[in-house]
Amino acid sequence: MKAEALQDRMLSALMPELHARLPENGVPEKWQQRKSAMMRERLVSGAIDCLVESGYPGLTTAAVASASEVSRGTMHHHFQTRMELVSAVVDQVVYHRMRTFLADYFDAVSRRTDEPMIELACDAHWRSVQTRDYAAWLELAVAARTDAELAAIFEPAARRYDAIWASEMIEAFPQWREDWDNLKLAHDFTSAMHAGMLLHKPIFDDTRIDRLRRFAARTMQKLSEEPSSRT
Amino acid sequence: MKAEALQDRMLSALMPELHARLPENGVPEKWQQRKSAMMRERLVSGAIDCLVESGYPGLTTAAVASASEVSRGTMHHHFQTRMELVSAVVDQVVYHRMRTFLADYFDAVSRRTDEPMIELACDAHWRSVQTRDYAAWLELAVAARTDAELAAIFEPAARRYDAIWASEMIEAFPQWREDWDNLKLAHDFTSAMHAGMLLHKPIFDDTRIDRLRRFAARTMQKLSEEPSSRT
DNA sequence: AAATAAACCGGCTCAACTGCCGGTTTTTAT
DNA sequence: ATAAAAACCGGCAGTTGAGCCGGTTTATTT
Repeated sequence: MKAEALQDRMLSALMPELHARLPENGVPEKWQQRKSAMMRERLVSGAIDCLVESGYPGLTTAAVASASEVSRGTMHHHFQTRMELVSAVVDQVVYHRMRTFLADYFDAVSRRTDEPMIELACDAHWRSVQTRDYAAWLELAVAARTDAELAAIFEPAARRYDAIWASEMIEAFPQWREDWDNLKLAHDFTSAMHAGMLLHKPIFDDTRIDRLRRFAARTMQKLSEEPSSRT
Repeated sequence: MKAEALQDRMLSALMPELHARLPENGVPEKWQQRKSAMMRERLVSGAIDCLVESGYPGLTTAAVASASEVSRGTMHHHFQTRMELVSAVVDQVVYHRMRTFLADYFDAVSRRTDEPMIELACDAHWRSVQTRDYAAWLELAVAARTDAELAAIFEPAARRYDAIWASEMIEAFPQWREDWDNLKLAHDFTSAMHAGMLLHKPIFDDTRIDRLRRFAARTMQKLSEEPSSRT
């Protein structure tokens, strides 16, 4: 399967409505609709800025309006309540996280075919974890632990993200085809490991982080060579 | 070295003032001083409850007073500003996290000498990550990412916690004595891995978490057998 | 071109939070 | 016993956030 087709399939399975009305695909019907969509996007982007800059408690209506350079009235017109905005932010963050990771990974694969694919995947994942989108994801994930209303929005989206990986990643990593369980384990391992590393980054210095990263990648390399040990 | 002495040394190095005035050690001078200390402890405990229950943004003066069943005036008498309380919470969380982990680990070691020590340590660490104190630690760590004032309090404490481990853990794991670098790597690995697993716990089901936990423990077991490979 | 609808704007109310204060009660010192 | 100090209490002002509203401007329909 072509990489582009796979990306498209995964993204549209993840967020059908969001994926459908993308600038490249969505037909630009009337101007008011385009204008409205642009403004919503602008507000969501401003909201993600607030999230990354000031955390979930800093995602206030006033701050978002200011960051987006939009009046509070306009903002209220597009998102009646703060939670509506948060919901749009969750969708955007989840969607964009997968989109950028896939693009980055397939780009790396297409350019460097000498390195083992597992190494490329680990590197790409570690890069993806250091993006603005993942910072926003982390804020949402932690806030959702103690905010039931947010959890009701975030967790289904996060589970969908996870489910898409579980069902589709065999396409992206064909060499693991005989080792289905280990591939899933590797994915879970890398997700957890890199998330934990990001959390410890302000405490650990770069040398330690780098050593950990290499150790994690090496561990995954070994796992891929192992003959499907039932664990 | 005896386990009790090691624990005492690590805890007093971590938080000298807090460790000194513990109920078992601190001389109960005058009643007002004891009363004051008890009230402070009660308020800090209530604050940690708020933190675990409602996250860092839920750690408000009103909520803490209510959770501690104390009037707001009394609270203000002991902690003039919210940040003073937060500072006490950070100290308590950092101190208590190490205290409970050490107690749990040495208790496990003293009772079951048949299992490999590395297994016991991994299990104890995974348990420690699921405590109320670690939940509070996680909230603080994430909030500190976007709150400079909190970071100025939390990060030095977290670094001190980390430094104590780096300098003292060889006493707790004598069998790694020849493998200093790998022991440090193992500690960093387990910290990051379990933190990431906790973050993913609301998304991953118990089976996956358990598989990851076993894989991580097995990886550490192998690392301890490996002849100090420079990484 | 008139009417309808949708995008935009800033001011308003209500609630919550922080920090402060005057005053009361309990403990300690002399 | 009496004065000083420390623990306790609830109410106040100032600030900030969420949500709502009337009104203006811009696009669309007929």
